[in-house]
Amino acid sequence: MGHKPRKEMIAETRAKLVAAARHAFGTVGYAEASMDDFTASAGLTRGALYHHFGDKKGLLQAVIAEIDAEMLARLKFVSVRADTLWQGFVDECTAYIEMALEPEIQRIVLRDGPAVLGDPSQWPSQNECIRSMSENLQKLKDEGTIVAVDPEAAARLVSGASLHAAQWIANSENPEATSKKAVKAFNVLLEGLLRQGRSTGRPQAPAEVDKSPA
Amino acid sequence: MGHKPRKEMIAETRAKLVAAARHAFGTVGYAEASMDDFTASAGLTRGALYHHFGDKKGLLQAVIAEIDAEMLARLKFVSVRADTLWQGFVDECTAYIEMALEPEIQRIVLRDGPAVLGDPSQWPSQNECIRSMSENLQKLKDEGTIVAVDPEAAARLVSGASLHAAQWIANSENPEATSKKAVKAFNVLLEGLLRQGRSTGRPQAPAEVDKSPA
DNA sequence: TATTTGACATACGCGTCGTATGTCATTATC
DNA sequence: GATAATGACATACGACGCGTATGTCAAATA
Repeated sequence: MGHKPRKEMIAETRAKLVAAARHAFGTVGYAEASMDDFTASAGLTRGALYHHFGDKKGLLQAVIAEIDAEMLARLKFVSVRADTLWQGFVDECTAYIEMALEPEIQRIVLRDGPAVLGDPSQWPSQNECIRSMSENLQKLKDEGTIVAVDPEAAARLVSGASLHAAQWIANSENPEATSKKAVKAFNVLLEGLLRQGRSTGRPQAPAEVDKSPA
Repeated sequence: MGHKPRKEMIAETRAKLVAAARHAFGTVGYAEASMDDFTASAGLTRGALYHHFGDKKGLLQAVIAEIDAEMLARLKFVSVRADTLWQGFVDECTAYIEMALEPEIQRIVLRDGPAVLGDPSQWPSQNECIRSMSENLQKLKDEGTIVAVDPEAAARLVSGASLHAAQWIANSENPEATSKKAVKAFNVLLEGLLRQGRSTGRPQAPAEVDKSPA
């Protein structure tokens, strides 16, 4: 009978651990998640965890890396499919906000992650998202669409505003209305980047965004 | 001999606990701070802590409330002393960034706080800062200086951008240069709020900010 | 087949948290 | 002014969770 090859078994074990931890971290939070509990829920023990990831923080890193990879893929997807560079950038920002609305991302990436692993701007994966956004801004600058400004600085400010907006929306008692207000204000700020003063059609509603990882 | 009155002794005990916890949280972080250790450093035991604050989270709340009160006072100080409303708003944003550069604020308020107590936009004290900023934006709107936009939404976006900019600056290998880039990009975004298109003097460097709590 | 590697499980010690209980000074009651 | 009641703490106890050290057994290697 076909016992799976070695490498696959190992990868499967790692994946099971990451999945179990991701679920635990996303629901009860990092601090409250018992390693004995969620390793058992994966049919394993802490021994496997320490063997593969070193310690609890190592597992959190792996979980965040996985989530970040999904986020990056989703961001690239929306920015590429837009008609213009500027629209792609705006859509990317909106996708950023939408993702930050998801409880799992809020809890693991936005709250527990920074507390346990330190400032997110130092994470390799988070930098991937920022770099993607920076590249788009660089192109927009070359194109002459936006004013002369450091792309990375603008990307970080914009992502910061997006993330806070998302947390505000997610925790408001009326997310619908709050979201409308936030998006409108967001567009106003983004117009500060545009070169030709303000455009006539203010609202400029961004496109819808899908929730699938790939 | 004058044994201090009862109320004062109690207030003193609470203050000592908050001070000791603030120091521990600010240096080693909330999770790593041993209650036995830092209560002992205040000449007390955990018994006093549980009596006054219920649990470790309660003490963190008290610490954050204290820091937040100081932040609010500093923000009001800079916004009031400016010549114009707009300049006061810009100064306030800059003060926000400067405060977020301080390691104690970064660790306790920006990282551990959200992880332990949940989303900061729900904290009463944090809302005080936002509300202060919102009021200024409301006045600017009435004045006709800025475009028609929800003041609270704009305040939250701007504070979010400020906080992320601060973390980026604080963790960069060259804070000086990074700060310059961030402030410049920040002003560009803020000009999106201004009504009369962009002003001639782009840089518009904000005033210095003091570091004293009161 | 003998040996080594490595993927995991088990066992142990230590620190930390929360609670339950105890003690003593202050305040209220008569 | 003696006694009871409150409250501000300290002490003692139990439980849990983490990290490490050690053990086991299958698979790769020779």
